[in-house]
Amino acid sequence: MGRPPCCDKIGIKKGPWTPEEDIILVSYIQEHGPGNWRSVPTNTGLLRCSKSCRLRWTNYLRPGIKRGNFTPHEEGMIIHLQALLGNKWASIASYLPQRTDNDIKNYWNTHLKKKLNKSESEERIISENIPLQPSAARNTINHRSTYASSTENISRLLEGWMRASPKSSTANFLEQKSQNRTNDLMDHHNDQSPYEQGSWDQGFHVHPKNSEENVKCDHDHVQEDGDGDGDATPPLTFIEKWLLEETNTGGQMEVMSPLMELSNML
DNA sequence: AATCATGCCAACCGCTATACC
DNA sequence: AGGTATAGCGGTTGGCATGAT
Repeated sequence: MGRPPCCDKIGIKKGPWTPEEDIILVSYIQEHGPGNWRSVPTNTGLLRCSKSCRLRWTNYLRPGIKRGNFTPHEEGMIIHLQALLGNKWASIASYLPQRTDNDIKNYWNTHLKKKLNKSESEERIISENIPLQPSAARNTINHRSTYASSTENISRLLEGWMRASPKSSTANFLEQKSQNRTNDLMDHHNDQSPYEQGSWDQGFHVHPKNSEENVKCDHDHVQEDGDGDGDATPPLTFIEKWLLEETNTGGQMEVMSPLMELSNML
């Protein structure tokens, strides 16, 4: 029968959000909390559909989001997790709580995929007699592009704006609300992932909740990339090998012990 | 200086899963 | 139990910025 559109197309504004719209949305969410998106356009007067409001919040306005400037550490995690999970951006994002799935997806599509392609072609060359130069391979990973970081987390900007505003009571209210929401969100996220707040660095253990389905799903996925017919060849890509090599050099020790653990599970 | 090509990212679209009545 | 609405996810696109010619 087909799902009807999330909202009437007539009178619905599309395209980039304005700061004014952001402020309205943030203020509303700080007061009422995220959720019940259907009521957001009605209650705020925003000429946006509920879906657009939700996306704007989750991908841009939500507190605690880090934008741009992916670290080599994060790149390594994304690369490896993508190899393991496939294009499960939401799942990957759950391991990088400060990043949104959209951000990770964009970064993958615009940067990492190219690097991987380049690396794989290098691997092909390498496999044809050229000895591996780890430093050269590493450069393809660590020389991150100048991913524009100009778009700071607008909620922080808004907080700053509110703080600077003469309406101090409102600013304080919103600020406090924001903090509460941040804490709520973090608490909520802790329910979903143990890798919150730097816990990745403290060790990697497959999340009990996700491990089974993820590993199962991942296994299926990896098999697509690998031979998938029970051959003993491990489905390690060049990047994974590189990451594993890093373990021996101590460069990515904290990351790689869990990564090896995951790899072994496959 | 103007034009074209490319890269990047925010936002949208369409689908599936889940919740609710 | 079945239908409908909503939330969530991944793929795709539009438009701006920047670089190359």
